[in-house]
Amino acid sequence: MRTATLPLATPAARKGARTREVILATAVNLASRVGLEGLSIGTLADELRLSKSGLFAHFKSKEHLQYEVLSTARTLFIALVAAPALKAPRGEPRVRALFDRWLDWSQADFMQGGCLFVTASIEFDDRPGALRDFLVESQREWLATLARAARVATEEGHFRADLDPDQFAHEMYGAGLAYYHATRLLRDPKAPLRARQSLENLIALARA
Amino acid sequence: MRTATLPLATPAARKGARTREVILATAVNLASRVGLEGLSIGTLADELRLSKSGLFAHFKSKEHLQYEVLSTARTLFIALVAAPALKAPRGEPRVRALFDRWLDWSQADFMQGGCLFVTASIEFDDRPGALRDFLVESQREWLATLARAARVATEEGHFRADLDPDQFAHEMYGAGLAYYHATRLLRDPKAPLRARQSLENLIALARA
DNA sequence: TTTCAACCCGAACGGTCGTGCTAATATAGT
DNA sequence: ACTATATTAGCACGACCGTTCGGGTTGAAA
Repeated sequence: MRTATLPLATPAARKGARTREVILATAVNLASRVGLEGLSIGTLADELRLSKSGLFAHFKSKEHLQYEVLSTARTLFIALVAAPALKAPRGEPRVRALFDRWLDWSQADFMQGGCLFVTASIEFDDRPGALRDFLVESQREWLATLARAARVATEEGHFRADLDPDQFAHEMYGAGLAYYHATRLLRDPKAPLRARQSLENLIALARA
Repeated sequence: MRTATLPLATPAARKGARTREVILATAVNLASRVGLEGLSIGTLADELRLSKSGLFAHFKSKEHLQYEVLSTARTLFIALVAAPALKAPRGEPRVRALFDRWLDWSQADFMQGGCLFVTASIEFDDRPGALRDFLVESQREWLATLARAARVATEEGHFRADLDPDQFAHEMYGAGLAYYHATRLLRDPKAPLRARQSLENLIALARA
């Protein structure tokens, strides 16, 4: 009988699958700096000391590569932001945890060039296709997570009963974006303080 | 914003200066769709039925073209957003006017592809140079305008005395960005409502 | 150890990119 | 109308783009 070494079965964990992961890890890093469109196969191959065609063979097109990169980023986001934050106690603490982890996300060392989702959102908000669809779904999911946390806070009595959770999520999203621009473009050292104050104001308005 | 053509004055200049303006008007339009980096001289020349080198002669490099495009956009922004809004009565009405005009800006017909400043901010927040410097200055100027309006509202007694105008401007900026993403990427029909509610919440907190 | 699929490389393709030249043309001042 | 100059076109360049293909090289199963 086959011993259950890994619960997540990786059927035929050949070498290709491993290098594929290495490629995607580097690609996420690079794409965060130059965007998904600016991500070039040649440059990526050079950085990995791989041949262009050898790398290309793993993904049958550039669009597929971009899709995989985005998908990898989403997995990372869930693992590093959403999942840990959702372990926080129900209600206001969870809302705060989501916000804090989110702010940290764009400062992650593997995202030196900025949040991939923000970059990609700007690049693809106009071009229909699988990339855009994936982005829309991801962002909707994140907004839904924020709204759900707000609703839970209402259930816990932390937030008032007639609070619109979607509106709350929308404004929280705006606070995150403002923080992002303030840090990245303006390099404003007060950005973390401003972001925290933004959340305090949001919560103050949401309280019962 | 219903302007059919760009309201750029053409004061009896040489022919080159006029075609230069035509080029820039089209370039603003194109850059809003594909970004400042994606803006290619060949494509722009085709759209204008000009030769690539003929167009290129007007600007000695692509970076100069990009700079002029951004500069043109800034002139437009001041003429169509800032200046008219600043004519509104001092205090809260002026704050509202700034916000309303700002929301309309990204819906202008000559910016079909999205706000150039947002796009460029994402593209150049990492690359030092004249482009980035210009962007930073423009955004700082806009934030300062918002903050000044908040301070005036305090002077008028509309907003409370201990309000931090920079914090207010920061959060207003976030509300604008959230609106932008909700309309462009998510195509949320409720985006205008959400944005208006965001401003109401901001103002409610700022009131005396 | 043999065998065969998976993996990777090198070269080349048609394109497009920004950017120089040179020559033809249109314009403005006289 | 003529000239000097400003404006535009034509062409070519090197570099890079995504992509294809055929042939080596390697690794895993037999």
